[in-house]
Amino acid sequence: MSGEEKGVHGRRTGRRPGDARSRELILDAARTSFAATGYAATTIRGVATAAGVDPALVHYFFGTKDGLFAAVMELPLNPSQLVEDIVAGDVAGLGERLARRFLEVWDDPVTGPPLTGLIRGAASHAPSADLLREFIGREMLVRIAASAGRPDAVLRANLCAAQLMGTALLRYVLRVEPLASTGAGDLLGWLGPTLQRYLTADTPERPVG
Amino acid sequence: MSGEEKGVHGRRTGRRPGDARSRELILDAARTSFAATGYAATTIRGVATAAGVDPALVHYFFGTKDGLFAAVMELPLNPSQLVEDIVAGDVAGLGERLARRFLEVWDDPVTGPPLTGLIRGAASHAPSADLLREFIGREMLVRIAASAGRPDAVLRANLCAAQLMGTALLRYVLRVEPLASTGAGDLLGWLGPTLQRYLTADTPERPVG
DNA sequence: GTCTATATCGTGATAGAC
DNA sequence: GTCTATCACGATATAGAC
Repeated sequence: MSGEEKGVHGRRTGRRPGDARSRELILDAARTSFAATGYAATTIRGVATAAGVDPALVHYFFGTKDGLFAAVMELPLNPSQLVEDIVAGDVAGLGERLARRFLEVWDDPVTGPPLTGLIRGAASHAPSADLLREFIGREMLVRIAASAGRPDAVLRANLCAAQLMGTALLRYVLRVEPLASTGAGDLLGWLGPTLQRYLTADTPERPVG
Repeated sequence: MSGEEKGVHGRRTGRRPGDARSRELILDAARTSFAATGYAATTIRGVATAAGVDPALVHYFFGTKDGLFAAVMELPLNPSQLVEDIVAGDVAGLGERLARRFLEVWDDPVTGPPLTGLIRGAASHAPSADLLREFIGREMLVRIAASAGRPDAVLRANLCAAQLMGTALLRYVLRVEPLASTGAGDLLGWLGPTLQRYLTADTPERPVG
């Protein structure tokens, strides 16, 4: 306000001036909007209004709409750590640990919404689809499936992903009842064995037909 | 061209004038576009161009973009008939019959694409979401689950739907490999037992945690 | 039944004052 | 760091000629 403050303590001392609270307000609003309505239906003007700031500010901070999306999708979770936790332990409990971690992350109010936005966006926004594919593939499930040491590990990982993404779609995006309201503990009993079977069972016979 | 022809054979004779081939061309193009890029990214101009007609014609036939979408989603399949086919037969084969019909319908080049469009649209287009919820719920899976005669039939149906919608998302929308290229026969061996367990197994114990 | 022309709107993005 | 003003674009939709 009253001129430059730098230099009082010598160079590079004191906190940098930028990033007032507005940046976080914008990110929060964007997170909510992307999660609630997807990429296409989210407008910069709408985000700005929800955040109580001017639309131009959004561009100032994030450049483009894609930049804003990318910033929101900087997921506050560490896939490698997750994989380590799931893989650690006996193979017999692999499916249940996977299901448990999955539900924890999606039920969490901070890590869940960006993921919901990711699924919504994957339908019509190519970068989202790529991100989700990557998330499904390389980073997570393939490594888990590989740790079980069975053949067809990638297909097994895909099947797990299908069960989990489908659960996410119905439970968190479409909010289909009763699945959306069923407790994570009850769901575990259903999902755990399914994942366990995909990960460790013998490759099934091909049914007639 | 040369004035009115009615009255030659008395009233109400001869075929009605409307519905030239353009209508079908538009529907085909719209089906493709909705399936490929989703609702938001599909433009009336794009559909008109792909169909080789004028954009105004689209409005003439279908009124609004939503009207066009609704027309495309008049699914060329009969849910009641499907349910009957699946339910008929021994309960032990219920899961496999469900998986087989599902893959048949989605792999079919005429019934598959509209369904792909439906999933894409459900992410950000409320009417699509409603339609999909209805399709998942009332019309199909709940009736199938009920036929197995176990408690929690609706939750069981939701779990089946999660597995199937997730499979559709990865296989037909995101085209994740190797799931997208795996033959229906091989998939049956994996999906059938999962659905069978959801439909007929005892309600599982709730795992600790 | 088909197309041309256009009205109206909302979007993402930028330039520049303060 | 924030806001005003505006641009260029593409969308849906409509009126009306042929």
